Amino acid sequence: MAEGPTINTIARHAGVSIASVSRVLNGLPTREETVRRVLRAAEELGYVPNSVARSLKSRRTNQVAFAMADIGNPVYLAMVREIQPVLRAAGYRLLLHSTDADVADELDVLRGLGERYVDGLIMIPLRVTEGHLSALAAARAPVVVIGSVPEGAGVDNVRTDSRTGVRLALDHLYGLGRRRIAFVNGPADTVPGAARAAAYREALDALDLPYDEDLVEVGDFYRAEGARAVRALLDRAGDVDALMCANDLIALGALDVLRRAGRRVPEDVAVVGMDDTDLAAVAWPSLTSVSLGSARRGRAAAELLLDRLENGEREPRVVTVEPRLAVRASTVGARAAEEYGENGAAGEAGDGGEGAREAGRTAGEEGIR
Amino acid sequence: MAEGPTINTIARHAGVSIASVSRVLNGLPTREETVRRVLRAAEELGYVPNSVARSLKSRRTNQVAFAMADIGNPVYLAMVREIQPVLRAAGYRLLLHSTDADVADELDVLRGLGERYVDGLIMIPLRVTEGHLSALAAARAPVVVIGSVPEGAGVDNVRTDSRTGVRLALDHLYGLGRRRIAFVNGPADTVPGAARAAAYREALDALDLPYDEDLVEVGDFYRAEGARAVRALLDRAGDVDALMCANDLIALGALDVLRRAGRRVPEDVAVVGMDDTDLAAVAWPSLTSVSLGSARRGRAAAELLLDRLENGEREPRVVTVEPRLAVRASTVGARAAEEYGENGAAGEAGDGGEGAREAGRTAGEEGIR
DNA sequence: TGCGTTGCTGTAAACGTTTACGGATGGGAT
DNA sequence: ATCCCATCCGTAAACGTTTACAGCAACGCA
Repeated sequence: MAEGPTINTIARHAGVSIASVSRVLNGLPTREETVRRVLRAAEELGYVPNSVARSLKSRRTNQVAFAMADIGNPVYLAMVREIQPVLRAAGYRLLLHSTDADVADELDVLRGLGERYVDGLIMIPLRVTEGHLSALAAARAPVVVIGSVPEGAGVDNVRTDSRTGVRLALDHLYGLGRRRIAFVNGPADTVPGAARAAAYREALDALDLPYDEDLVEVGDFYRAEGARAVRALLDRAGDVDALMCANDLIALGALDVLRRAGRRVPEDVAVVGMDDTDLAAVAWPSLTSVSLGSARRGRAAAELLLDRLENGEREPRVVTVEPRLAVRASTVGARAAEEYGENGAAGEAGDGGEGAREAGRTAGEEGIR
Repeated sequence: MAEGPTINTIARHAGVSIASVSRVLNGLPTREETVRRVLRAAEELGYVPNSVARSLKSRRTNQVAFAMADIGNPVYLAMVREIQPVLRAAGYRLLLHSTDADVADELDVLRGLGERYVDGLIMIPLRVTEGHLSALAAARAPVVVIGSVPEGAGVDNVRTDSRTGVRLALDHLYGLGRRRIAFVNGPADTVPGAARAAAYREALDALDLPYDEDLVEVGDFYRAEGARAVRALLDRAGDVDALMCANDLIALGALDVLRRAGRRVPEDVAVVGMDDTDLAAVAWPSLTSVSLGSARRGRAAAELLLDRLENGEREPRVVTVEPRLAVRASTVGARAAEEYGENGAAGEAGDGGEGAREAGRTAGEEGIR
């Protein structure tokens, strides 16, 4: 792995100074003859500029980091999928941090900004602690947070409105005649957990349905936990006729348990998930799910960050992405689901719904490998 | 965003030279008193070392890139999931390149190594052209290729054995009494496409089954394409009793089409996918799939790269990952699938199977938000 | 007293760029 | 012939580190 040529090598080779080489390579006005000699030397030597040196001088790395809990989660994945091309088009490389939802890790990432290995950061914390707020305030590079953050935090913020999201789902279930609507949540001390719990109560209120503790079970955002929670629910309240699940994984667990228990979905129990991930369309019956616009949130975050990178002193901005309900078989049955078309399980190239189309891509391009 | 303190600021603040500061911060032997003053100043000023400057001097970036066609593909995702923690544990950051399976893009990434923004690269090309081989030979940093590459390429290589993989699937189907086993492939000019096509012929041979052109359909590796291909197949050869699909997405498309056509899976038609992605366990009926060990391949690649980074002049090494068959309901029916347990649709935290467990993680940790 | 050690520190060069500044050259105007 | 200006280019400094080297002080020993 021979040491590559530098601007110096080229200068010697072309018989000019390094300043001239740099000028030519950066397209600054230079005498024709010099340009030719430099380009020829560069070509011959296979010169490639060293981005580290360039970064040191220019104070820009052309890299942006995305930090989330776990890249394995389809929600974050949908975001990465949108973020990547946006950044790439603007000339940025994307760096990935999986924090395992570990608060200390998240803070490390924020502090790490001081190392200047990226120009900016998109982060999606599961919990927002005091530590987060002060680290955000002290951050040495622009940060965009996905997930609600207090007004005063001074960072660009992309939110979703889980209140409305849960509301959409419950209205839908109510409209289908369901009255015993249970709720399976993830940990209450996470941002989404807390928001969704509150949203559930409010939505019940709005529908004049009573809040029944027996109908609420708290577990974790995983499939196995979802299954466990649903088993507990069925034991306790056998008469539930609908399940509102705080994310799609929980809902998938629910489908398994219901199947085993011999309850038909949706005839006996309707199931709604949340996040509208790829999995929702693949499940059987296909899963009605509240889309919180992961793709749109990802794109918005990337765009906010790019804007901020070009215009450092703007006021922090808050973008809110409206939820939508993707109606599928788990609430209206397979037959009817077909008619909703758009969201149906069949025919679409495995994408999660809105994001891809909004981005102006075709289903074909969106398809996976 | 005030300019952060540098080693110079600290030196002035502590009344010592920058060399001393550097020594203290790097733990080189220094007088007690100096150490204290430097650390104190660093603390007070909130000093964070600039990684760009450090990289320039040390010629190491502590970054590694992973280049694949599309991060949205669950196969690559499974790899990222394994690669990330391995690299992270060794102190490397992970950079992601989505190349959209574009040959020019892939070559750009290889040439980009000359910019030295990463110490190494893990790449998984969909096609391997002459251009790839020469770019690999000229690469300015260590590269590990996932996917077969000719012996002479001079790079570390992680392979799978799709021959055996397809063989496992066909043996399984044959064992279940299936004799009209169709094959739905992706583009023949891709590395996996070509390999799987050849493997199908061989496996038929080994089973003494005739090769029937009518039973082969070529489309693309997407779900919609899979659906289209299967419709064509059914029109042409209504008597198929098994479908070997070249990846899980195709298989999902197949499940949809079969359901619509009123063919029961697996009673009328058994379906096998390939790659054993997360989706296989979620589908209904859950999908029997050939695991090509994406997770294991990812980990192996990361380990090869790390090894090479520490030991640059080693001979290139080839690691081959053995395929396995994950038997689920789409071939043996839901009842029997339960008994295979391990691979069943229920209970596991949405992971793709082997990878997570091999890595010594628990299902809980693995789970998706 | 002088010299060699030892232990610590500071100076300066280096990594590979970009860029401010000034010097050289040549042409046109006076 | 002189002066001015424009054009092009080279020198050198700077970005923030690491590190080779040399200097210095204190000390032990002859």
